[in-house]
Amino acid sequence: MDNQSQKVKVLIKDWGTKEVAPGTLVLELLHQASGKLAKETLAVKVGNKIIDLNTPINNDMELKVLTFDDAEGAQVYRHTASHVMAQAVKDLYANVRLGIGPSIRDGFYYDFDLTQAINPEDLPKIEEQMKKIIKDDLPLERIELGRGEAIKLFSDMGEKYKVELIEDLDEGSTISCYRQGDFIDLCAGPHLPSTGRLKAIKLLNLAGAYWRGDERRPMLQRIYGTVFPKAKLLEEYLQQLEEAKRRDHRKLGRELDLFSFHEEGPGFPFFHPNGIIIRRELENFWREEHRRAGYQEIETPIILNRKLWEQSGHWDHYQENMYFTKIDQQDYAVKPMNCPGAMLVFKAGMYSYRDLPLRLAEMGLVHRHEKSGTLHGLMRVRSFTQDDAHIFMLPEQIEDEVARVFDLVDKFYHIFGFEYNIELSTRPEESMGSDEMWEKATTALQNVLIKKNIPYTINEGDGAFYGPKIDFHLQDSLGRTWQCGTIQLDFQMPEKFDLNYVARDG
RNA sequence: GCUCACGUAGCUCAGUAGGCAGAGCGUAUCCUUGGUAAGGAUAAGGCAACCGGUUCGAAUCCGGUCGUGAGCUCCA
Repeated sequence: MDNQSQKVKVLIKDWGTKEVAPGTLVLELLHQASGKLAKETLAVKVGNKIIDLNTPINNDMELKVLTFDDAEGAQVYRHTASHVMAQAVKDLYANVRLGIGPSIRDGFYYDFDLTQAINPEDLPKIEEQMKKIIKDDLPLERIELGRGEAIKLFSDMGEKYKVELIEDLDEGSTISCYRQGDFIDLCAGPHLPSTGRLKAIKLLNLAGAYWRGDERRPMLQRIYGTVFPKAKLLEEYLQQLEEAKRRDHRKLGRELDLFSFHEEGPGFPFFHPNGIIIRRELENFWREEHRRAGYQEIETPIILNRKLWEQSGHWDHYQENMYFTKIDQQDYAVKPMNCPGAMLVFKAGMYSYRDLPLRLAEMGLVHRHEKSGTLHGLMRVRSFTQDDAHIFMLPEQIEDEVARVFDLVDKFYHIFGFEYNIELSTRPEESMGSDEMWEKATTALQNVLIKKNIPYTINEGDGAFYGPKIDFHLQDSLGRTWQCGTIQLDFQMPEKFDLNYVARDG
């Protein structure tokens, strides 16, 4: 009877119930349940929390096992690999300070601050050291500390970035660390029970990365890698990468003689006869779809007077990205956006509320000075023809129109088989207009997404200087994402350009 | 812009104790062959991205400029 009351009952989802003595570790429980289960499980999920396998069980609970096939399981697996890599780097180099080392889609990375530069030839060496650590099968131990203790621990180690991270956490919060061998790292966890669980590792490439992604802060050295529980899976993944390289549009563009780039114009694509054939077909399709969706086509000039750009706000807020020229002693700018031109088109006419919404579409050639390091084939250029449209509408038409634009964008991407995800970009630091306008515009966009039941993430502070936007991020063949289409809501341009229509009440 | 790597014929690349610049594919001409990126022969094509330095001598070492590639919070 006493025996009974000492046991705790654990329901393992999709497996059954197991009773064990209190204090039993999750891993032991799994062993008792099934060897296979113990071997494949990387962590378990209790409610919404994922916990380590070497957490003691003290109460009755329900848990779900996570294996490599679960996204969350793979994350745990790869996060542990990042710790092992950090340990290896610390073993091999002096004066290493750690940044962050999360798991990412298909792998992991870790950022290091060290005086010596890591070269591509060093990666195999680091890999070897990782394999040693894996072979040692070091257990990962979770240690919980108070905030003050944690700050002391990491400042004693000279880990200034970790200290900064801890300082950003709440005053009273408990800080967790993970230790394997003599390596200790600040980490929320969870982790694999021991390093020996890692199998097929591969360090892929290295790159610079600003601390916290902020170009005003120091640049750290980032190593990317991946890991799989089976060599075969790693092989497949590497093959897939090779396969994707063959589909790289830059390679296809050259081989099919579609377009080229030249030193004489970095970021300015040259389209060849074959490329133009494709382009014209796309344009024909574009025209047909836009006509059907109620758009009228316009075309506005590429070079316009400085006054226009001052009026639109580009002069103050977008100048760094613009190109300039002089005509007859006067300043002109090459357009980076089509909006001001479209405003002038609207202004040239006289419209009644009955004419709204007025949908003006344009294939506008724009030029923008993008940072040299961001250029990439046709995906990131300094001049491109934008499939652009400006819709002039009544306040009560906003949500319907935005939804229509959304559907049109989706239609195009869907036809060409693009996967995308949606971000809602909010007010940036460098911007104009009142809080109230921004609030109103952001809410309107958000409402459309909610009504259409579209999953999205918020990209704080990444809106245009004149308004918030819904961004479509497309995936390329290599799984990288690029912001392409955007739907922007702008209450300011019409005001700045003094655009009017005749309302119902005259 | 910043970090690291790279920059050799149209394309893919080889060429390290610094000593006269190479291959495959492609191109041109010719031959062979009735078949869907066929075979053979010959040829053209590079001021080694550019500028400067070290050296008797540099593609090869050093510096600068330009360009290309990977990446620059998928959060401890």
